Amino acid sequence: MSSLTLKHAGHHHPKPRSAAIVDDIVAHLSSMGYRDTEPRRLVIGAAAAQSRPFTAEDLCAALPCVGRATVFRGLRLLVETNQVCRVLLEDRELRYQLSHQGHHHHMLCAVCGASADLSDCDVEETLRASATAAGFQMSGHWLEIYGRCASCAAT
Amino acid sequence: MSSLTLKHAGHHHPKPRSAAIVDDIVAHLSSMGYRDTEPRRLVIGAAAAQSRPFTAEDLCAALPCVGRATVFRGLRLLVETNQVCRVLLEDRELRYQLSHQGHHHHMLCAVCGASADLSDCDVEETLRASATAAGFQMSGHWLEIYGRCASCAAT
DNA sequence: TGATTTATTGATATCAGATGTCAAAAAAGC
DNA sequence: GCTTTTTTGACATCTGATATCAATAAATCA
Repeated sequence: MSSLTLKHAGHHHPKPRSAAIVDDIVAHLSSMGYRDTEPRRLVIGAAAAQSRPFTAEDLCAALPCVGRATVFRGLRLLVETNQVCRVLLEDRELRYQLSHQGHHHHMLCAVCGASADLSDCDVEETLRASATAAGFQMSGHWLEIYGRCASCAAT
Repeated sequence: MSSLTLKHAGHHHPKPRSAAIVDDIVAHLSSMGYRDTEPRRLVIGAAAAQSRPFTAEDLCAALPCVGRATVFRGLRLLVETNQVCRVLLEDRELRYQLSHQGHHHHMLCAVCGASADLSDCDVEETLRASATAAGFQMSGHWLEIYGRCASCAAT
């Protein structure tokens, strides 16, 4: 095994959060039968290291040593297993970000590009009620909110 | 508020609906300095003739006599001038459809593929309130609702 | 009306994001 | 260790969309 592996990074210092995230995700994938490989860990680590919604291209750029197809496959696997979710920007560009948990929506700041989750809202109720009133049986929805985050709105 | 649908429906000569729509849109484009050309009319007509959300490819197929680039340009112009809006399907495929007017959301039927507008809902209020509570200044949003339309739900 | 100006077209090349192919490499299991 | 199966990576390919640019057609104006 390569000495470059991120697995079991030293125990002298606390692990960086991203390493813990990588371990978590790899463990989850392993439980589904997906193997624990170095390139896959690199992809997950790069995704976790992003500070805001990213593109597949961002990951490729961050990982010149990993094959392009591997990056795309890794990202797709993460989306399929719900470890990463898609984010649609206002200009309709598609980005990705780690899913935190459960169903939630994104609030995207037009100024700094940050993404914040909105998980405790009752939009779903309102939506379902409106849809039902129109005779529509709602089973799902996609929502993105655009605007300015607290700190950018303050300036 | 009600009566969305087709502006200026009746005249002495009840033109086919789609022809009236084409005229309306062309007039609107003319007022913005865009020229009235045959290929552009064909693109608009083809878009108006679609019975459900369509792709650029659908228009190309319907208009073999119009250059591919022209179809894409025409469609882009329609989107930019808000005559056509984008619809995001549940599998994240991108489609288009004529905008009726104003801000509205789409309810997309997973069974028949139809798209219905939801224009008189108070989702926006709820959304804004939740965003504000999270310190976020909302300026816009994107929402798609997935499920089954009234007739498909009935079966 | 016809001349002039400018937007538009269409054939083609190109681009970007993403996926398919397949031999070689590596992980899991024995 | 050895075997089996997944995964990788270089590459070709695909798809949706855009850029180029000479030729064309619409609007404007004399």
